[in-house]
Amino acid sequence: MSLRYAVLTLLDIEPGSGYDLKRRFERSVSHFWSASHQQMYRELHRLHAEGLLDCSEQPQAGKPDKKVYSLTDAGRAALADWVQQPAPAQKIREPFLIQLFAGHHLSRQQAHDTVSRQLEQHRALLQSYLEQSERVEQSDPALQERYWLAGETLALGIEAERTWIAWAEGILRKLEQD
Amino acid sequence: MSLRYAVLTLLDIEPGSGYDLKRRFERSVSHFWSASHQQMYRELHRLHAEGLLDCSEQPQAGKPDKKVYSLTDAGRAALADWVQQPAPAQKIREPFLIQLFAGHHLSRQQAHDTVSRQLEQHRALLQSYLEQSERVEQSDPALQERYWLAGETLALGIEAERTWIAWAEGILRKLEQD
DNA sequence: ACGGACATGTAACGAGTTACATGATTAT
DNA sequence: ATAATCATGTAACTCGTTACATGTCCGT
Repeated sequence: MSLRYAVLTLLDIEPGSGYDLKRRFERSVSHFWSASHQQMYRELHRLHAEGLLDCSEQPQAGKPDKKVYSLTDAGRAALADWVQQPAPAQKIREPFLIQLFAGHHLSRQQAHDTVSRQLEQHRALLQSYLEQSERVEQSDPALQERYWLAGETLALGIEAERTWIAWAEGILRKLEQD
Repeated sequence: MSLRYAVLTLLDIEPGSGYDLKRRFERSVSHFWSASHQQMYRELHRLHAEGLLDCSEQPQAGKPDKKVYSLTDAGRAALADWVQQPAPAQKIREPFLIQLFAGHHLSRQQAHDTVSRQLEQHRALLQSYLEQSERVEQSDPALQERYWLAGETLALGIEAERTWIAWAEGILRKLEQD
């Protein structure tokens, strides 16, 4: 049920197509949500059918037509209502931690490899969040103030990655000792 | 695909029924995985059908029969193989952060309420992880050493909650100022 | 009498993934 | 030529949630 509100939130900030949306998910909310383009299109169709979105087809020179979606009044009302509801609890699903939990099946070297691989991924994530954060800092201060809570969600993503990285480095040190 | 290995991991440590498993998920891996009892039963049936689990029915005095599952050799082999594979990337889905991202629809007071509600939940989680951690520390040192990597996953859960709580407290301070 | 713990399940649905499909433009 | 980017979609499947169903024992 949350994907639809993520879609409404981004389209509320700025209208766009399914394709745009997919990229914006990757660039601006990847620290707390992800979705495939198939999910986007399915959700856009539904939201449109339910009257929460308007759609205008824009022919483009040399490119396929673009279906630009924007919120209807009903869409804005639905979003404004939802943000006030208690949020459904998030479900944690971290396959890597299952592997570590079953780590007695791994040699010291194998455990080291597994953790290192994850560590690299999290360093890359931190890097991309920091770049996003810089882009935000260089944007219009009026927008920054309007969307300061959105900025705080990114700050949490950054802190979470730092915590993760520090933890993984600790594990590697222990695996390298004795 | 990961639930099945979470199930295999716990049954590898100690055999048990679907009902047992559900509670063990809540008590010992809730910091990185959760599943409903329906998922457990469905997965147990499949794993049994595929020959990765043995099942022995144990009649109990005054209680329903219990189907106790344990790993077959094929099950242990499948688990040992999987733990060495690169872990599938985790998907982050945090509905609460969508709400904050759309936080310009909230009054200062509403934002404060929303964050406070989440903060309480995370404090409760931290509390339960700390209790788990104490139980681990009071257990057999030989087991602690055998499963030290499992212990580290709990340490990460604790650090992650602390990061989260510090962040939320910061937001609340900002909402209370000016 | 009622709720909670114990114990296992079915059915229906919604969410998410994977594979496939189409077709134009731009850059190498 | 070949790959990448732009742009939208269908079909089939698995995973996860919600609701429903059954029945015993124990404590209050």
